[in-house]
Amino acid sequence: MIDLSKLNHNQLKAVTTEVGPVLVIAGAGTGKTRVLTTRIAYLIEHENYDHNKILAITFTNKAASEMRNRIINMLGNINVSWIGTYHSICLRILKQDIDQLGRDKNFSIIDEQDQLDIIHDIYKEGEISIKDIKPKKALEIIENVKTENINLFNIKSMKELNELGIYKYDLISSFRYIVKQYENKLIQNNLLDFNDLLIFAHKLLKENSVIREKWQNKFDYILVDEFQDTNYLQFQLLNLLINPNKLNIFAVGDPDQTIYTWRGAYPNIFNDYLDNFKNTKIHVLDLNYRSTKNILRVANHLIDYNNQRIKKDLVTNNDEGDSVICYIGDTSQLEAHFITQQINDLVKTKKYNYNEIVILYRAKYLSRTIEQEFINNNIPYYIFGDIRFYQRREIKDLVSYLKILVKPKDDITLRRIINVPVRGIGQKTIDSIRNYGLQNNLSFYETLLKCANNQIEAEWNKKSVKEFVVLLEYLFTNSKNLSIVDTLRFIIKVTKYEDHLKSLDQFEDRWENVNELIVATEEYQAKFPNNSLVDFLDEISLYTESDDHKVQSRNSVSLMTIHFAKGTEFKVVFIMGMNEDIFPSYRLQSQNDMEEERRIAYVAITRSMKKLFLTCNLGFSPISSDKLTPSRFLKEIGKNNYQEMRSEMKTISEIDLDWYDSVASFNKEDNYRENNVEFKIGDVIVHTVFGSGVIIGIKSDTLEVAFKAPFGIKSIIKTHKSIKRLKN
DNA sequence: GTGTTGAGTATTTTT
DNA sequence: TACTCAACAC
Repeated sequence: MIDLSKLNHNQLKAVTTEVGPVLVIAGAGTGKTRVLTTRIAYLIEHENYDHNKILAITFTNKAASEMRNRIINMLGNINVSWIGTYHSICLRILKQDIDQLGRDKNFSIIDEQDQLDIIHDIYKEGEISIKDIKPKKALEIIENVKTENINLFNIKSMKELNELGIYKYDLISSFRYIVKQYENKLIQNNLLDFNDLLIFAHKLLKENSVIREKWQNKFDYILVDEFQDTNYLQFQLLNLLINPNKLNIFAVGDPDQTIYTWRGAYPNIFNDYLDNFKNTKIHVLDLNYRSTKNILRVANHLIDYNNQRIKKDLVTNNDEGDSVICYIGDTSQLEAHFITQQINDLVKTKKYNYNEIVILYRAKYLSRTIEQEFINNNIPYYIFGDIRFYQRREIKDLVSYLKILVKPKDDITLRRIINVPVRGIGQKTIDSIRNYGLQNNLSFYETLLKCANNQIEAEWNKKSVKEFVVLLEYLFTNSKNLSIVDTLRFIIKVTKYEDHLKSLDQFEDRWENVNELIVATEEYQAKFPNNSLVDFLDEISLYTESDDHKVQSRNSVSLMTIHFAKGTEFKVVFIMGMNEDIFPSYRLQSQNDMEEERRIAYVAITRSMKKLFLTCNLGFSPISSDKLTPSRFLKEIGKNNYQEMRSEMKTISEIDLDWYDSVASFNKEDNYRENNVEFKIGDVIVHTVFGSGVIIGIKSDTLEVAFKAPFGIKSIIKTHKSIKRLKN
């Protein structure tokens, strides 16, 4: 039985709304997920909808499983199976129907690492230098071209190139080659990248009316979570999935929390929705249950600076709560030190536990200073999204072996493990095998088989290669009747994988991860006893988040990017690095970008339930050698809305106490001396990458400089443009 | 030819 | 820190 009495007036109206298109504008902490899940339960219990005909789309896998569990809690043993991310929904559709597009159903999905491996191959074959185009850049262009459906051969103007992210005209032919080859390789190996899942599903539903109608009839009701982060392609998909005779769609979102425009989301999608679905019923939720009045005041003040926005303030019946604290440290170390001290206080006075505290930052690299300080002070912490579980080397290795059992012709995967553990097959041999395959139109695996059968006379065809083939054959024949988890254990045993890990660093951590994989596999099999190894591999190929259920019981402070924190809440929130050029980022190109930064800050602030700390420092920028200034967001929030604290230390960086007004007038160059003056030992210099450091040695044309951890002592050419010296 | 090591270089956000 | 690449030992 569902309990509707816990809902407030607006929530109840949204949950019990009529059929047809609905849009719920729900601010942070207003019970968005509760409304969505209760709506699903309501449809099933009160409106007699079939739970197998309800489709709910979430932004993360975590949100999907949370939603599923909540519904099970409300309704008992009813599993709404069509809850998932756009990607997982598309995967399920394609696994059924991709053959309609002339593709094999036995495709597999590649992650970013695989994509980069493929790009490296293309570089080798096309003799493209990594120095001209960095693989990450190539990948960025590939993604842009694919999602925007752009043909690089049609591009003529420099402006169009710039919009894509290409700034040198001479490189266009290289990019054309890379993009074309990339697509070829995916088709040859029957691979789909994350974008392809959406692109192919869209193509399928758009072009094939029989299939489209099949899926439209499959779903009686569609619900969308985090609607503000939907991109154009995803919106088109929704339009194709929705049954045009019913138009039963229920979208929940908050335009102020659009923080994924770089992945194609656009704030104007709310208008598109209203245009597309006439007579949409709009519900607004603005009563916040999460935060104190003080915290909401900060959030409301900040977001009000965005011009392109429908004004809406969050209100709450909660207490005023503690003051929001803004700390300004003279150096990044002092900033980190302040955070540790506060955490120690909060925990020692037993007000809060470590796991109720989160440190949020704009960019991943900012976690390092904090991490160091936490280690020094024995504060338990966990960095989320650090390296995702399934991207870890040991996990990828073992999963690759599993993949090979299912699909030996997957060249990329096979090459990943051919020398793991090390078995004397180096890059030269691998290249030779590959080239032979390319010339003779054989897959990597087929070439290996020829080697083993002595059908290839070549220097590189030697004992170690043959032994690998024997190992593979042994795995194939003896794993046929094993369960998934036993197959995994078998692989670990046969490859002596534990010994291999012992030869690497961090053996304990890695071995623990392997065991975690075994547990995850066992759990999967217990949950879905009829599913095959292929099903398991498909599932985990989309599950990129780190496994967090254990972490919560670990009682440690959480560290994560703000993007990662979306949808979570913590009693105590520290937002660090509130500095110009860090947050907002120095990379911004337009006013729209600035508004997005403000929304990111808004998301960060509204994660907090009880206590909020905003911290910044006046040290040196990790990006340029400039001095940092506090973020404009602090000014926009307004001094009256928080209590300001400063570090006591007097430094050369002492600036006006009224630092707001000094932000613009502060002349950075004043602090530097010309570089052609002679250096002496003890001078402080600033390096664009390593930050500040002290000269500890001077040679004829180089300096020995001691930089802060983790950089340590470096030799720098005296005249190098990346260094500046401080005035004495 | 293979594997290790040290130097050099570079840092937004993620399904 | 994390990643690549060139130089060296085997």
